[in-house]
Amino acid sequence: MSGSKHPVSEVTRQRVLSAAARLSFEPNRLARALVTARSQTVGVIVHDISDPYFGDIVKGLEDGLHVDDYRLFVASSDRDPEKELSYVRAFHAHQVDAIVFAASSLTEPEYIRALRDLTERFRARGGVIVVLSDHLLEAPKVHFDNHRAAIEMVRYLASRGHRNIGYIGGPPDLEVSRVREAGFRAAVSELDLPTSPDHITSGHFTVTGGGAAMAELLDRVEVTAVLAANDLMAIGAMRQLLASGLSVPDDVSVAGLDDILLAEYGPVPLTTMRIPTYQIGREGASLVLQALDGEDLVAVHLEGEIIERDSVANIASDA
Amino acid sequence: MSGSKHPVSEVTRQRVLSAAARLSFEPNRLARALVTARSQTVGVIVHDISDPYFGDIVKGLEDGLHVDDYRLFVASSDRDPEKELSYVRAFHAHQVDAIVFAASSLTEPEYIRALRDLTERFRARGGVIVVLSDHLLEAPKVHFDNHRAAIEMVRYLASRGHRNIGYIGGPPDLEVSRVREAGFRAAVSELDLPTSPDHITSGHFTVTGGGAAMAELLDRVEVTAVLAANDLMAIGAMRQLLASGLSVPDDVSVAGLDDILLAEYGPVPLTTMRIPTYQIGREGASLVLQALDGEDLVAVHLEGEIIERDSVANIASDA
DNA sequence: CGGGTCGTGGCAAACGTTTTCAGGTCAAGG
DNA sequence: CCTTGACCTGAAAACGTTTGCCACGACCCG
Repeated sequence: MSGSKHPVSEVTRQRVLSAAARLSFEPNRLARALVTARSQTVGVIVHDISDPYFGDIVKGLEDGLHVDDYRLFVASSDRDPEKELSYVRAFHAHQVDAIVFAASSLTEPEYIRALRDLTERFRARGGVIVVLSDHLLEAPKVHFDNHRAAIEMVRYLASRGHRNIGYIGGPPDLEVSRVREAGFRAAVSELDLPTSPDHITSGHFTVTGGGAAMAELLDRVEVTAVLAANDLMAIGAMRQLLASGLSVPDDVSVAGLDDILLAEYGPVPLTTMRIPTYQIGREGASLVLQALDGEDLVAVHLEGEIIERDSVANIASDA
Repeated sequence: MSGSKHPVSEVTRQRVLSAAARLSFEPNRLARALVTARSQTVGVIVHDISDPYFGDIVKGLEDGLHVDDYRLFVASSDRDPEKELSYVRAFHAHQVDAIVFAASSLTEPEYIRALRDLTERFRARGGVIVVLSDHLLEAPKVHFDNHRAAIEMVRYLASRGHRNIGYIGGPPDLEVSRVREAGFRAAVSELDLPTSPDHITSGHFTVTGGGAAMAELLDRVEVTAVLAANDLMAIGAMRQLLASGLSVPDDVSVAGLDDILLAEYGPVPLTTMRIPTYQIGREGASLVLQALDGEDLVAVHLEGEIIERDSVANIASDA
């Protein structure tokens, strides 16, 4: 007998325990879940589980949930609203105790409405929702401030004497793209740096996307530094610069956001901001556990850390 | 009503379907599983989900299973036998329809015995086991031949005129290290290449591990090419060579195995063998599905592909 | 016109647990 | 000796489905 408050004598307890051990009996969690309305199961939705960014987060989640004997379903939405919704429905049908949205939400209004509807229904059944990034859903949240991260990177570049800074953003239909770009704009205006629509470009969150965006930027405006919305794009930008015969960081400095493995070992070690992905997952797990315990929660905030490598030159006059 | 063969008239069918839609009713999978003895659920055990190698495999699995409406539990064993066993037990308790072992098994005999016991019990209940690598468990298997992969890379290097080839192996307690090194040795002897214990070194499966091993190799023996047991180590070796003032590939060629992202975008684009990780997952998924359909299965074999980039020079005399 | 068949609907049992509830036994206290 | 609890045990209901079975009417055929 496992964990009930049913009174039972020590002798019978031993008797059944030993019998269970002898037959290596494992209680059927499904049957248990049916009556307790707790499946000891949580589902996480990411963009793509093969992306190490999400892999790290999921690992943190898994580690945090494992100690409390929760199992983790994983689902990749591939950024497809329809697929994401279908996973939410499936998780609901499987009676998961919580759904974790690890990725920032898509912005399509039709989808948002449907998602709101689904999650509301899920909550009504006692389900817990937790989000691990900027998300349009109202829920307990692990918050890494992408807005501020972009601001801090710009400040950092400015502190190294850069005033003419270009920005390479991500796909506009992603919340995280918008937030980081907004941060960039805010910092530029805060520091009163020269700017123009030409300073800002965008592309896919990939190396080639970053390369193409950099090529575009080079055509349009003269900059001493470029901030990319993620490291993959930063690497792409770097390669484009190198291919154009420019030196990094002597001609143009490049900075990224994320701190992926490639940042350290790429063509020029990349100065970037480390995002505490594993920690985000861990915090998400404890949020889930607390919410399941009936606690009211708000948001927990996590800080990034600037990793200085070789891709940003110091051109400050006092240097 | 979903999928039963209970006869029902078209009009009632529509009536209940529309009612279900109106209330957005989702049948409780747990209750269904309880009676059908099928949970539409499979569990996968990897070493570490944050490792992109496993991330890719899991993505393949997920994609393959999603179309048949199966959900995927993921578990990272962290190479800890105890943890792996506990996950197997948990999966069993959750009545998963199949357990997939994505990682090669640990070799500790006590653990193997326990695992055999557990899986036997699981099978007796109708559960399906599938393994995605060399594994001591007898089960339908997706097989990527690491032995042959190493051989082919050596043959490739030899075909470019290299005869004096060094090898940087992985940690000796991992099955995959042993298999790849055995492949290297077999190829060297097959091709009658010069060799000695000094030609072979090893280290951790990391960039720094590869760098240290390369430094060691440089001290001991003169080679025109180096094969590393994985790309991370190859990148490390490359960096070490570059740092020693040597050119890659002009002074020393470097080849790897795996084809990670860093291989393409590292200091020198790395010639390596692509392991079809995603495909391994996909094939694993169809093996699971077929086994669940009651089919008898053996093994499916997958081939790697040499990706030629810039890190290997052609020094053949006829070049 | 009656018996058999076919098509459909409804009912009940079952899946493996947890939880509630009603006893039942025994020791202590009146 | 009877009552009162304390302590335990066993039975029964419930969770939300699927599935097997039976019943009922309509229709066809002899």
